Amino acid sequence: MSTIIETFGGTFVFAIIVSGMATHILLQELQKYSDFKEEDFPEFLELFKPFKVAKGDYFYRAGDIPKYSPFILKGCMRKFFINEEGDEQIVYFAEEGWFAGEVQCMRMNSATEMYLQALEDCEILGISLNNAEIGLQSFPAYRKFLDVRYAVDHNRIINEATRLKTDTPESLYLRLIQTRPSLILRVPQHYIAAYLGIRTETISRIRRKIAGK
Amino acid sequence: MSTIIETFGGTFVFAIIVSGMATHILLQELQKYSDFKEEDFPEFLELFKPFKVAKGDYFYRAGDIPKYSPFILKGCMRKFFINEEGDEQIVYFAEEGWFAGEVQCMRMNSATEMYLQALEDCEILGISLNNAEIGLQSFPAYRKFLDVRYAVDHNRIINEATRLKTDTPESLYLRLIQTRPSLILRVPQHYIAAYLGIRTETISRIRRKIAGK
DNA sequence: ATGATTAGTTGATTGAAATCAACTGATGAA
DNA sequence: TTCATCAGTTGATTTCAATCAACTAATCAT
Repeated sequence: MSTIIETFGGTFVFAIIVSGMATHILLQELQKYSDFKEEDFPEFLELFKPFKVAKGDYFYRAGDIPKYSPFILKGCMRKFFINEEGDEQIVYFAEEGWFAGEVQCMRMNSATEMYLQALEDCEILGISLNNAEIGLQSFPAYRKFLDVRYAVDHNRIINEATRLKTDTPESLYLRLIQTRPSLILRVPQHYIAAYLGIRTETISRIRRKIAGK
Repeated sequence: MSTIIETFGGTFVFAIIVSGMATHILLQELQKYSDFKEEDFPEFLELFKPFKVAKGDYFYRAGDIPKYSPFILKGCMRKFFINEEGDEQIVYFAEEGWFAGEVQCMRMNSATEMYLQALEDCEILGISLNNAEIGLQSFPAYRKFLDVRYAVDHNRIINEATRLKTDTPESLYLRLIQTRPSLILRVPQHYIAAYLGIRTETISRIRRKIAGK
């Protein structure tokens, strides 16, 4: 089923609707790093299975062997694990347009240590390892996309990691406001703090300081 | 040119020697994540160009557009960048069996912000983006290898990053002794400190404390 | 071999964020 | 609506690693 989703400057943009989901976000993401053709998209989309995850629920939990790699169409999720001391370590927040899969575990058929929890009601497209392989065979642009995406992610993670380990709480928080302002609005402060590796009290004080300028 | 490199339990192990280099390390690495066939290796190896980098010298520097992705056969290198404040941020140490390429930059034909410096005299196999593409076409096992490798690396980086941001200096150092004892022996202390995001004085004190047990 | 530079140790002091604690405000369930 | 739980603020105190400083040990260049 095909529907007009948006119009840009008089050009009609078509996209596929899976049970009411805005799948064009996936196409946009593919086209960011490849020349994926819009006409191939409907067929490509059939490789995915739609999911809805209610606020607070999990897409996978530690101990699971994830069967699907999720792409987030709507909502915001947090990926975290529980360390030796028993506290939650937030690895990242995944918003619209993010993949949040445990690819290594899927490949190795091993249990993940991660939890993927919806912080809002979420809409997700999940792809199995098998369908991903089919997609890589059938759509060269998807292969291209993944290759570039891996490299980009690799760089992004290394950059973020270096900052998290060396920057002060204040510059970490200010930076997050700059780079991902939506997170500040939609994610509870104590999760932001856990992600930055600082205390929620510290964020309170930074906020007061900023406001008093 | 083919030569006996080592013998294990009476089985002869053959490998290709490029101007005296122990290329079997690359084959071992490939076979860790794929079923790369030993008989395909000589042909595969032709995609690589051998390099030697003397202690203190660089394989690439910030501003370069790297032409080759290095695989380290011998030696130890540090990858770092210089941040806004002007100090060196060590991203990782690459020993034998590591790749240390700037793949995103090669793909995008953009300048890297990284330095890759030899901490010892190093022997390297470099592969160009072009030859990597050829390799991916010609050797399915190489494709498999890279896919798995990406996933494994992704997990490793995220794990390390989370620890670097939350663990205490002492547990970071003790952990490094456990996970990469060779680094402690071959890498100067102040580089270890920079990598862990702590001070060399702090490591001194941790060492004293450990010794006094 | 020798002096010079760099690496690492040890002690004293400081400081920034964690911790502890008490509170207010928001959210949610019955 | 009301109570209970959870989220966030503010202040007082503590703590651990950074900083500063002075030294010893190791490495390097000539």
